[in-house]
Amino acid sequence: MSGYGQFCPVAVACEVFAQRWTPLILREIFAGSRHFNEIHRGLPQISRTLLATRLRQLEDAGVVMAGPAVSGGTHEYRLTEAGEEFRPVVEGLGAWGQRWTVRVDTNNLDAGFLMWNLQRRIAVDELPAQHLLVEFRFRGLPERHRGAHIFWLVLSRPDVELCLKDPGTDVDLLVDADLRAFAQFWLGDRSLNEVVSDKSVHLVGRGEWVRAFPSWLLRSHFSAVPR
Amino acid sequence: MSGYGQFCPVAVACEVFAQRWTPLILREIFAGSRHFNEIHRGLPQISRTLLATRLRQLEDAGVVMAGPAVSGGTHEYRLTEAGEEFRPVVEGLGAWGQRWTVRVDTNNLDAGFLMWNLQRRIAVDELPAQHLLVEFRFRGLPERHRGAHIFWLVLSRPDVELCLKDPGTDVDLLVDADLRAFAQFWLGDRSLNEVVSDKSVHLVGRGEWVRAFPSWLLRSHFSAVPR
DNA sequence: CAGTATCCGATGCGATACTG
DNA sequence: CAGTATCGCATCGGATACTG
Repeated sequence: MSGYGQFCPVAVACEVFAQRWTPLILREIFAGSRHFNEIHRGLPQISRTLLATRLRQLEDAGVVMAGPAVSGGTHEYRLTEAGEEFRPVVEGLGAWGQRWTVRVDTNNLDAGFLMWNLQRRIAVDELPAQHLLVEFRFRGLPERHRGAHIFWLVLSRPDVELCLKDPGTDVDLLVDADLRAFAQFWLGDRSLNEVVSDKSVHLVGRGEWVRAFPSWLLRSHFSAVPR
Repeated sequence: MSGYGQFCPVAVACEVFAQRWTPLILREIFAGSRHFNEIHRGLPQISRTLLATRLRQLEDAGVVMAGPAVSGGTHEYRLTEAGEEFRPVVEGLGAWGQRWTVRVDTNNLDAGFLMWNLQRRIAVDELPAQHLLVEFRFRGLPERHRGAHIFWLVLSRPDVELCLKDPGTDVDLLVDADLRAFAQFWLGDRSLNEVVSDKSVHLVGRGEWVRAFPSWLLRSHFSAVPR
């Protein structure tokens, strides 16, 4: 039923790749996720049952390998050589989405998802030498996404940690932002100047931390794709 | 239900592209099909209902445009600029399939499908100056695919026509072939010498027509992708 | 030729509960 | 933490018949 009955190379590739959720699972692995729960964090709306099924299918197709980590005992997923060669396809899909779609609407605004991705896009080399605690407060969340709206980022070179609970220590930089505007900034659709000027985003803290912010926050992988 | 609830560019692109049959419909249009029945010939296993639905969805997403032909009155589908930019993604999928899968098995051996694609891959410039009638006879068809097994290709520069009924005139070249072996040759998995040597394929006709055959038959679009 | 309307059945998928 | 087993339903998609 999931087959196409054609020997065309596009058809056989689609039988592996073009299943529901599969391209996004690969996106997560390309982005650096290795463990089941890590992959699941990037795909909160997939059921664990279906995620397990898809990972098994990818394993059977020779796209990922599952097993104990090379160093250390935990179970992990790795890409095979064949899986690695899906990267240009996923990149191509992302580039297309960046160029041709309106990406932020009220159906997909999710602060937790944004922060999970953001935490993976920190330029560690650009961070200040000392420990930094950044608090993110989001306003304007749609009712349907009843997730958290306050997050803390603990930046301690070279470590980055995302917290959902107040770490308790002093906040060095507060990012107080309208969620939609911040997502548009994240995706490259609006500049930081723009969203700060119209007061959608407030950066509160010592001047040097405010100035450093756009240096270490890399934004979305696709933010540089031209429209 | 078909959405992913994420503003990630990969996710929004997948909502358009990664539906069942959609990449193959785009492949057909990229390959040159313009009319509904033409697209359907390249996808014999999709129902007309579903093909119409998918084309409508692609139209709504701004990927194809439907309307009367620019020159002439018939209805036709054309790619928009956005649709054209899916081409590298489809190419990438085809290249992956060519490199990493076994493509010919008994579940997808379909002589009619092969001939429909073959007829689009003729190097018209390489054809002999005069009219040529080529007959293809396939052996070893799996029982489940009860399609035709004899086809005629009418080559009359610059026109190429595929016939399912005997045109009646004299055959200049007979291609008598095991279907599986010929499909493997078509896909670039085996050379013509190889399949002729082991008698899977017989070319019968005047020497000059036999020698010209591999010049004007271009094989699959992906046949040159390295394994 | 180029589709649409309607019906119905298979299966994809989520929810819940459970295990090593 | 990293999944699996089971159940039930929603929806996706095929078959058939019909239209401009």
